[in-house]
Amino acid sequence: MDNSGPSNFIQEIIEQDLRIGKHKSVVTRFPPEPNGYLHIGHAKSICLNFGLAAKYGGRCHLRFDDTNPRKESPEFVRSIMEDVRWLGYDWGEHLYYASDYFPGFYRYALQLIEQGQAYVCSLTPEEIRRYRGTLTEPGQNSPFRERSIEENLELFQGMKEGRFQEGRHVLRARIDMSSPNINMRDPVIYRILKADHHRTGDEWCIYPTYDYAHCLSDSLEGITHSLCSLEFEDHRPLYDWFLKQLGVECHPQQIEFARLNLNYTVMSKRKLTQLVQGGFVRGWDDPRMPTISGLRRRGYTPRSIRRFCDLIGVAKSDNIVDMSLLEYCIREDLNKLAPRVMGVLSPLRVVITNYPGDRTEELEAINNPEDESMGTRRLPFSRELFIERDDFREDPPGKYFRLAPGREVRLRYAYFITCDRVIKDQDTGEILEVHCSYDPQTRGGNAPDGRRVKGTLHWISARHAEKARVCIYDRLFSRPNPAQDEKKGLSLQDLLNPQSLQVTDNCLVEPGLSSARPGERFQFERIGYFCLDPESQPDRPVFNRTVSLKDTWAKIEKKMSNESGKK
RNA sequence: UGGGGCGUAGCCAAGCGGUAAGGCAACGGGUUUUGGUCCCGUCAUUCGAGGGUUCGAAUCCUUCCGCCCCAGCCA
Repeated sequence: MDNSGPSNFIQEIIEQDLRIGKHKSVVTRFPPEPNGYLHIGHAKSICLNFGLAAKYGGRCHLRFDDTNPRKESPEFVRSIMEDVRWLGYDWGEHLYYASDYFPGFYRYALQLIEQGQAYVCSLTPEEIRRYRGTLTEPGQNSPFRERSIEENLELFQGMKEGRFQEGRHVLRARIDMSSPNINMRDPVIYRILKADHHRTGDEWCIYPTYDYAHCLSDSLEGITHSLCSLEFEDHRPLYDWFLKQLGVECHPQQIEFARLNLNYTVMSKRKLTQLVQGGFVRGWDDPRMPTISGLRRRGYTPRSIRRFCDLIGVAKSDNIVDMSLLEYCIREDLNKLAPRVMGVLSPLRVVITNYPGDRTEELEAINNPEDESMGTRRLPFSRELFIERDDFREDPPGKYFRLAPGREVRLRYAYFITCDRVIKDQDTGEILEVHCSYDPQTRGGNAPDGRRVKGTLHWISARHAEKARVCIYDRLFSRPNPAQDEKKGLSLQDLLNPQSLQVTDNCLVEPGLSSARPGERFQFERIGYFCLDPESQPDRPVFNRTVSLKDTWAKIEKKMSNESGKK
């Protein structure tokens, strides 16, 4: 988080609290439920919570909100810790699990019962729903609401000891069935769940609900500011009610902010789980997923994600951030970091007819023009090369300044070449190869006579090229707001972008690249940023395209075709 | 028709009674051996709408409109 930048409303609250002495330091927490992988929306929360703690010299806890054993697993715990760490945050000693507090929660429940503020309700789930009333009608008191404290204690004890089946009883807070806030209509705080918990095993068969457990976890840990998303705003009165009735010493302040949405993707664990389980993506870490692990595999850096979270700000209005901002952030980072290499995605053979067939020479190339300390490397050059198919046009449109018959261009760090002849398949008309001649005077890419060329192309010596597979990713969904479309009745599946993954074999990369380390990032000059996939084999490297370079030519071309379409 | 929120540019977002920051996107131009980067410039006479208070309103009051969330023994 930027230490000097403009503040958001949460920082204002914190600074005020510090100023008036309400708190001496700041304690926040990131409280995921281990029921799925983290996504970039969580990153916003992580950056906020850890960032605030760092900025104000406090601390931030990592706490697993594991109160529902049916949905949680150690795999998710593992992945969450990995992702938070990868993002660059450290919770130090402060790793907690709500499940560690189960005994305490239980004692607090006893206290509520003794205070006459909780009761065992034996209505069925359907009955509870009916008694709850509706948005416009008040609820009705449960017939079990007036059970004696002794009976409640006895029944609750029985629940804990497993004497009842699931659904037979619940423990409810005794608040107000006619509250206009439905959350206050005697919410369930304990339910019977005969499920193995990932940490407590079969020790418990009653589990606390979120509203009850969360505020107490916060309180027990001495949290000062408990940040959560907007949909919990309605729950704040409940949060405060429990802490007040229980008379705890620490009463954190819950503050709500708007969760992150990104266009052309979805950001709910339910939907992401659906994509994974339905096999629509290859897993939680599929590079098309907005998960932290997906972004990592795609080639995003932790810093670019932190920067993104900084740029989007924190406020209370619903938002859908444009994907282009995320792309801006990764380009910004990779431009400084990524070594430049040559890679040809769709190779077209070029024969330099006046270059001897038995000759090879090495030309010096700069590894990163943004960072001189990254040095240079030598690239082999020979009579037969490959260039990008897109970089040649037999019949070039206006403003196209790449290779075309009779035209001279520069091969980056090599020579000027001129196209003399196009060899085509007699039957199909497909361009098979292009014959060019080079100017030996232009070695390195400059003409001694000062003549200029408009185009500079990337290339690879045919003899020295290494094969690679390249995965090009596009937006996962074809619609900007799939979540809303789904609400209107469309199925997520139908909203997927069928072109979101395009695998191309037979790509060629410069020598040595196929032995890059998994996760290593490069800029393929003039194309984009790529990252070696962890599933690469030594003999068959797989590169994931993280993001393309900005493509002004594509824009011009599109504009030209639009204009000609109008005519 | 209950309760809770939110409306500032295509997308985020500052603004806190003194005359609309910033970023992304878009669009122009310059530099360039990446049509990349970088640099320069353009982009809200108006803040959801109307009324009111005030010398002065995006900021205060008021009415209206729109959008989001809540009726799990999920979180």
